[in-house]
Amino acid sequence: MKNPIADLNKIFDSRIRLGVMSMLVVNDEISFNDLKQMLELTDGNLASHLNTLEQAEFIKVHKGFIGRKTSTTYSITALGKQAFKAHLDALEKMIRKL
Amino acid sequence: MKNPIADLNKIFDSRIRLGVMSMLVVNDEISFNDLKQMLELTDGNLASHLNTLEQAEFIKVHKGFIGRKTSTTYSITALGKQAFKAHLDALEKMIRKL
DNA sequence: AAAAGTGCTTTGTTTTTCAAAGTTAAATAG
DNA sequence: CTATTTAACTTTGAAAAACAAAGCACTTTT
Repeated sequence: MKNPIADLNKIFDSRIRLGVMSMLVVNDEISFNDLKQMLELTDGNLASHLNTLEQAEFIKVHKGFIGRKTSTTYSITALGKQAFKAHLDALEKMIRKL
Repeated sequence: MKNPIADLNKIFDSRIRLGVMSMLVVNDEISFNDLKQMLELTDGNLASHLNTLEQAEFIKVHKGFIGRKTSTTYSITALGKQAFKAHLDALEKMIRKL
């Protein structure tokens, strides 16, 4: 037997970062505000988790406009998709025994 | 759309507690030592996570003997099984979109 | 001009994690 | 029979992470 948790990615230990990634996997782009409302977070809390994901290069920011109003959106990167998938595979392997 | 992380159990945010539960789901009883070696943890760290799971009544302790040597083993409770399953269902629901 | 919204950053508190060392009791080695 | 080792903890303390609240720059709406 081998350590069942060794292949889990530490970045995805956080429910919030898991939630962000799971949303970005199915939506090409999501705004800061939508993430905030969906996950029911304060600005600061969300911003810092997004920062962590950005540092890891798992997500990308796009600063743009909707009309003339600023709008920041986020999208998943190829690396992020890969890391997220690897994490889910590790999770699945861990619990497949069920 | 609703908050995708609302149904995740906070207790299982920890990779270690996840690992313990996943091991106890497939093994009726596991010793402290086996858990420690499998998950590569220090005594104190493992003990405190086991404590958290015990407080939640997700696992049960059995103090017994192997010959005349003490041996502490842990097993999952019905409540623990249920909570773990609910967590996995929530996880699956969250990522099934993939 | 005032109020409100967007997307942050900063600050400080609370919570969580974890390692290290100490502890008790039994087992084994010398 | 004394010394060391092992099992399973508890306690202590430090480091890291999570989080809320407030502040801020800029813009839009009223």
